[in-house]
Amino acid sequence: MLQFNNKDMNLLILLSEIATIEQLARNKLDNALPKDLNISSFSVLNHFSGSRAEKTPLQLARSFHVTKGAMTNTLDKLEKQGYIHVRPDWNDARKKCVSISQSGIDARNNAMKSIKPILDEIIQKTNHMTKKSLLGDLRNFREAIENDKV
Amino acid sequence: MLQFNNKDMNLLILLSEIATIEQLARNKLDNALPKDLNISSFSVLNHFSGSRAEKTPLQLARSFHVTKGAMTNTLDKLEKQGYIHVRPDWNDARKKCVSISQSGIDARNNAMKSIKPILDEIIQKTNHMTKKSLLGDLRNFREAIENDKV
DNA sequence: CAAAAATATTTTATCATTGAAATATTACTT
DNA sequence: AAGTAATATTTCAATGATAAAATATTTTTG
Repeated sequence: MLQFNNKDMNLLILLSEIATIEQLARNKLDNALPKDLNISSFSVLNHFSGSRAEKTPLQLARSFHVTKGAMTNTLDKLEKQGYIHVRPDWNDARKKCVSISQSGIDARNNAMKSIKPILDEIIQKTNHMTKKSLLGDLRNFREAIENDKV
Repeated sequence: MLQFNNKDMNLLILLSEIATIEQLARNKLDNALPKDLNISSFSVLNHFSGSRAEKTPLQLARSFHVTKGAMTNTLDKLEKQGYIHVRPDWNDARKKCVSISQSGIDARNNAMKSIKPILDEIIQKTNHMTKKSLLGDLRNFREAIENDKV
């Protein structure tokens, strides 16, 4: 009768579990972050805390798998807040170069402080799990999904 | 210098991996689904394919971890489409009882057919993974996050 | 070299979600 | 029984994302 096998159903369950976690984590972090930083903005700032190298808006949009329009929006806000520097690419007038400012670094560190209790609570509650293998599995999983046109 | 430890950073990376997968999967499925069904509507229909027992809007909102307003919106659309039945709870006039209709079941099965190629592609590409342990780990992880007030 | 295609960013309309307020009903308290 | 608190749903404004079109620039190509 049912034309769908167990593997399909289990995959849907897995995806819905992932969606649920994403929703819960997003809401928790969003509420804990300073009012002037939503998760999207924080993620961009945090991205630059790993490597301060300049990136174009398109590179950032692809890193975060959001549309170019969404990234324009996020970067506009961050620039108005003074948290990033945006300059033209002198070699290619179509492009811009984005980097983090000192006050962006400060804002990121401050935001990290405000979400630390949430992170630590999750860490404490999942201490028994081998999170290393979970991360590896999820990375493989993501790669299986994101294959096509980047 | 940095007041944040490795565990915090690794958890942020894990959460961002989950957010990325959610975004990719959502977009893929959204594009593959029939135009009259978005993921939220499909998820509700799919929920009833497991158990056709009636649920209240609030129960559904909690199952999917969305706000009551969002569920009102989704159920309104599904009802206008004829995919669900909504009736008052005769014992408690505050409540409603929601169940799936035959055409809802048909719509759900049809939607499943349209996303099956995507599911099968992911399954094929992740065949080597022990998805069973991944699902278990994710469930534990979700429970660690969703603890408080439901 | 001129025309066409590709690339990068912004703009626009639409949509689903959130949080909070509004409304209605039921349960509790004294 | 009356008044208060709790519960269930809906409404509303604001927000952030998407897809597609518009604009501008650079690269390819014939």
